[in-house]
This record gives sequence, C-alpha cells and structure tokens, in this order.
Amino acid sequence: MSEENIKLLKKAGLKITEPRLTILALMQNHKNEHFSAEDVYKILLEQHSDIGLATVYRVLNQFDEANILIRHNFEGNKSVFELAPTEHHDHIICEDCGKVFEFSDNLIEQRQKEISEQYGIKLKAHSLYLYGKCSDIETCEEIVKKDEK
Amino acid sequence: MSEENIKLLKKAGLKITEPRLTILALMQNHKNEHFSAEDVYKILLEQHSDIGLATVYRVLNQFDEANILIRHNFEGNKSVFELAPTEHHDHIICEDCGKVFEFSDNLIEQRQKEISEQYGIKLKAHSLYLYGKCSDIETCEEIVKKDEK
DNA sequence: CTAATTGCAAATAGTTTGCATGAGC
DNA sequence: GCTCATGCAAACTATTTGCAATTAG
Repeated sequence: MSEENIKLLKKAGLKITEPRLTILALMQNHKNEHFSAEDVYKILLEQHSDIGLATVYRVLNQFDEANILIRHNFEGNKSVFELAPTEHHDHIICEDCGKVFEFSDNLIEQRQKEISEQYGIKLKAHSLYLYGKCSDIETCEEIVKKDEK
Repeated sequence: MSEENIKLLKKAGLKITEPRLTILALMQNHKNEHFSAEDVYKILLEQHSDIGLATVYRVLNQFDEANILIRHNFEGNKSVFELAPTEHHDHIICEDCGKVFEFSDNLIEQRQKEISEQYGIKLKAHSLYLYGKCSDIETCEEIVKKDEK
C-alpha cells in the first residue's frame, strides 16, 4: 500500500516526505468524504502529528495539481478535497446541512453525449452539481449537530 | 424600466434606495456576465458613485437571497454573480475556441429530480457544464478569429 | 551537497460586522 | 419618528508567502 503511494508521489514529481505520505493515506482512508484543509489539519492534530496548517494547504494543492485529489467549491468560501475517484460521479449537496451524496446516472450521461453531438461538440468532460434541501428535517439537523461537536 | 425595478425591490421586501437601484441596473446592463463584488465596486468607482464596498456585498447578498441574482463559485475563493436568467439553461463549452452554447433538456431535468428524491433531497437548483471540442475544426477556428478581432 | 520541503508567523484576499450617521416610509 | 440602510474601519475566515531550519535524493 505504502509502496503504491510512493510510486504515486514519484510519478507526480514530488519528494517522498512524511507529511505527504500521511495526508495521502488520510485521504485514502476517507474515500468518499470531502475535507477542507482545516478538516485535514484537525484530524492530524488528533493523531498528534506535527504537520503545520501551511503544509496541509501546500500538499493539498500539489495533490490537486497532480490529479491525486479533486478540489470542489461547493460552499462559497472554502475548498474541499476528495480522493480522485477512479469512476466518475456527480454530486448532490444539501444547502442547509452541507451533506453531500455522490451519484452516477447512465441516462444523464448518455443524454449529455447526444446533446453535445447536436451542437457539434465532442464531449470531453462535464461537471454536474445538484443543490437542494433535505426533505427529512431530522436527518438534516442531525448532520449539523455532528459537525458542531 | 425603473418602475419595474422598484416593484422588484418591493416584492423582495427591500427599501428603495439609490445603491440598490444602481447595482440592479448595473447587473441588468451586463446580462450574461459574471461579476465579483470587487468587479461591481470597481465599475461603480468608475461611474463616480460613492457606494461603499460593504454595501455592494450586502446588496449582492440580498439580491441573491431574493433570487434576483445567481451566485456562482466557479473559481475557488470568490463568488461571482449574474442576473438571474428568466429561463433556466445549461452550458456547453468548447475547450479550444471558447464557444458557449446554451441548452435546456427536459429529460435531464426530469432525471435530476428523480435522483434527488432518491436521496431524500428536494432539488432547488443545479449547475451543469459540458466541456468538449468542436468536431468541425473550421467552425472552431472561425470563432477564434471572431473572438480575436 | 543542493534543492526541495517544512513550520511558524506574518501577509493577503475575500467577505462580514459593529457602530454612528443618514435616509425611506 | 422609528426602523432600515449606508459608509467606514475593524474583525474575521480561508489561504498564501517569506524565511530560516531541516531533510530527501
């Protein structure tokens, strides 16, 4: 596992350092979660790591550049990162509690291709975000509570 | 025209003030453009307006709340706003020539609603961008030329 | 050994807020 | 007249950067 990660970093032209390996492993252990730099920093603190916040930012940016992570800008003012998925997926975000679901829908994917062709464009990529509000207010609030503790 | 805008503000429960009317008109005069708060402030400065930056932020936020404007978070760290389009549409962008087509597809819209429901979220909005390359190279280049002149 | 990396603190960018003054209704 | 709105400066949040010390290759 760690061998794999060392290869990954080398391929990205990055030196093998403890902060980079630690943060990479952290993101891999939270595959479908979205973490801000601050989130990552807090987890590191809990693990009694002495990696500084500035390094977290630097490493996350490098990983984004290297396509190891994907950066999202869901909520206005801060970026969140997730491990780059091997399979493409889109996102549904609750505007109230910030909960994020991931989904992938063949029907939509297919239709996108058709539409692109109609406009004479060969589709290369897309970004789709659905924004809404949890219908179940209890679930919605539960998650807010989780965030606060 | 200004009558219309006064109605718009009243409907949003906002008092009719000069900063709000000015900023509203400004956004209407730049229908498909995306402005950050700073952009708006700079334009106001050029017009020798004495509206403060804090007011620009407050007004843009109020207009966003009132659905007069739409807020986007394309680029990581700042929000940009555009006049809310009367009809929803999505975008196809050619990565080579920058040409943008607007489209709206009922099948995709419908499917998005279904997916959201599956995840227990009431869909409020979405953003969909298709990125690709013009299949017809001539068209693609023509437009580049057009843009450059 | 040399250049890249790190931690810390200071700097910056974008945005929000407290407060006294001024304007809408 | 009473409340809401504004301008200014100060506060805040997310992020970046300068620099000296440290480490990977």
